[in-house]
Amino acid sequence: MNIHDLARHLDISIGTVSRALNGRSQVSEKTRKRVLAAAEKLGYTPNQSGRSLRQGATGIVGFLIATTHERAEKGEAAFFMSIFDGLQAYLAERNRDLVVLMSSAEQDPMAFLRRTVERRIVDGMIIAETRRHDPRIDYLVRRKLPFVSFGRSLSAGEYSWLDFDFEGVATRSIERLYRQGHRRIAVATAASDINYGFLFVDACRAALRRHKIELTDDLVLREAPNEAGGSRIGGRLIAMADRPTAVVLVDNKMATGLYHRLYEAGLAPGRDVAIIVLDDGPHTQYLSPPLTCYRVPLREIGRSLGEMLVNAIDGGAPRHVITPMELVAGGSDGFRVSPHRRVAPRNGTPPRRAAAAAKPVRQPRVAPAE
Amino acid sequence: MNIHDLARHLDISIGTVSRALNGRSQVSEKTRKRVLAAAEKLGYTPNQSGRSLRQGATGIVGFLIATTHERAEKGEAAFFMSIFDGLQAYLAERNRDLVVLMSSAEQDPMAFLRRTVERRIVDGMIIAETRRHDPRIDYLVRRKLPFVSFGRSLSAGEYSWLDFDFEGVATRSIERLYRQGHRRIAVATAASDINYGFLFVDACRAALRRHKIELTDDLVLREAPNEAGGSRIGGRLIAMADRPTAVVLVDNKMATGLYHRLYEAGLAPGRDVAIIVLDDGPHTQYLSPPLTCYRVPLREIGRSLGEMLVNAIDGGAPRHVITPMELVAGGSDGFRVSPHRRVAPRNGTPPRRAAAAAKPVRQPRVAPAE
DNA sequence: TTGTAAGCGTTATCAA
DNA sequence: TTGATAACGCTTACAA
Repeated sequence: MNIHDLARHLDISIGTVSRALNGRSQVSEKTRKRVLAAAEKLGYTPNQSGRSLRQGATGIVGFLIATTHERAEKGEAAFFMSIFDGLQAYLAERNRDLVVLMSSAEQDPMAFLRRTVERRIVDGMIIAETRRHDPRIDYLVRRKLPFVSFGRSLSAGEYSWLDFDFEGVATRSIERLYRQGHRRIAVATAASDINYGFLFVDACRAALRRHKIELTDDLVLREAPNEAGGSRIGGRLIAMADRPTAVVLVDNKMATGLYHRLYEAGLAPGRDVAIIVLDDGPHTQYLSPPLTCYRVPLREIGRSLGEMLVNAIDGGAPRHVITPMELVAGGSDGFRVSPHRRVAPRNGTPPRRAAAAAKPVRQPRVAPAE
Repeated sequence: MNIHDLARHLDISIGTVSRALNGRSQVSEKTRKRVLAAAEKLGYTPNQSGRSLRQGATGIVGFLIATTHERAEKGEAAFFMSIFDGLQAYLAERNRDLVVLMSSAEQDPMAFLRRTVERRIVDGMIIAETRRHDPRIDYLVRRKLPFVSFGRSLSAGEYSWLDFDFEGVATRSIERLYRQGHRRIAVATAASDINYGFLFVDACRAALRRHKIELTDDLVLREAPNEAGGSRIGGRLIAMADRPTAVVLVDNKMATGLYHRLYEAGLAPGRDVAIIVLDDGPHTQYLSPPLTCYRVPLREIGRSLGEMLVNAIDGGAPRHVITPMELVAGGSDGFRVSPHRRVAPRNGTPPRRAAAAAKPVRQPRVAPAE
């Protein structure tokens, strides 16, 4: 069933059928109705390849992410899901389609990007997991394919990006911890070239400096932004001679591993170590204690990305957007630390005195066995 | 840059260029080398629309999933990520591309499917989250589009599907719990029309019946397969007069909520309630105690889905595959229950005697505050 | 081994 | 308002 079949069936020309179907004005209302009805009845939908070929555009936009074969690293997916939902909803309003392009761990990401761009499968693209210096950005700028980067980059060029409010979140988190008396604060970030890892640390460093606290290198913990990485962070904190009383994490999945590791060592989040996390996840309120974190408006981010990309495709000027984030106060921070004494003992045993000063933890307390 | 430009640049015909690029045999090695080099240098890649139009196929396969706007329901994503990775790797070997098609919560899923199928964007499709009676299957069978369903369905027709080994998992789980002395066992499943919810309960029922235990309706708990649903399951278990000593969950995300709810009530997973879960997730080994669950070979599932789909596209006969699953013994089950007495007291307070009989729980024990 | 040209399904231009 | 036709970029049958 193609446009010729439909035209023959209606005994009119394919030109008229096309015009009727595409809402062109130069067609009588009567004919349009007839065409639409017949198309519906016979199940005709224009072939995308024919359309794209003729129009020089596909009406499809791509969202590029890398799958990974490390099972531990795949948690990002849940995060993207809501973004896709908002993005998809927006694009549907604008009669565009979304395809998610997954570059597998086994193939060269740049080769994958080049292939999809050059074959003209999409009219524009959103890229995520932006790197400090991102060759994808350099390439897309050079090829002049409209795109939006979810995450800033140091790569030069005129392009739109949307990013988290690292400055805001870092400032509020550090202020909050400072008010609670914390003076020795660690920052846990992603051990990769992903840009947010650096932005986050820089923002925390600046916020601490306002209180005359220097974020020394030993307090910057770089691990994979997932459960296993969080566990390792726990191990590193525990092993520190002068253990920080608070830690700010860049990724909510890290919290799961960190909690686990701390409990294993007999330490309680929110009592022995204060924890604040930059983003939230489906499980954050089911941790014990619930996590103090920031709600990320993922659906809205999806919509914004869509708007920005359509703007770019339509030739608009680049835009830069910083998304606001809302604090969700949980029980993982908030205990009072006396700022005037060192909290951790010299030999690495748990800080009993600090613990004594803590407010009660209402969490995983197993009912005594009789 | 199109094939004409490239041909002109090389001063040969477009036919020869095309043949050289597509590895056709009737072209001299010398010309081929020259063409390939020029294409590389000038950055030429064939336009996909032109190709698809001519060949009647796109070389692209789609994976259809529904995004959802309920943030609580989006956990499936992490699960799909590894599947995509395996699938993508396989398809790359076969020179096919994968696009993930997201139907947003706001649009009619069937309309979305019809549109993508009829526009001929993909040569074949994988669908997931299969429903008991699935209109997508009926449609795809009718349209004769090659597809594979990830999950069986009652919908009729000749099609390939791949599914979990519910019988195997249910049997092994029930046997294991029975050996541990459990006699009153609940089953928590998804409260939706997704088919696996039914298959899983049926398989558990059959396994229990072999021990002359009837799975009564009050022991089948249907909730959303996510953290919130798991929490509600916890609430329902706690409220039961004759509380089950064990529960089998269909989804690992439920465990997070269930653990949380049990701890809140002063009950410990693996000591007061035995828990076994059908699948695993990135967090399952970071729960306290680690979850007894089944490892799902997601990457292999992705590859299998790819093989099955390519087979379907090539006109092969439908295949049905059941994936084996490997038990990961954690600490969430395994305490001994004396089978000859009722474990739960009448008034709903925690089963102290059962707890006393339990082996020690090595989990969230908070270090005493001095 | 290479060149020529038809045709895939569509939309847009031009003429009627 | 409609019809005829060219053109989008490509692959392939056929001719040279």
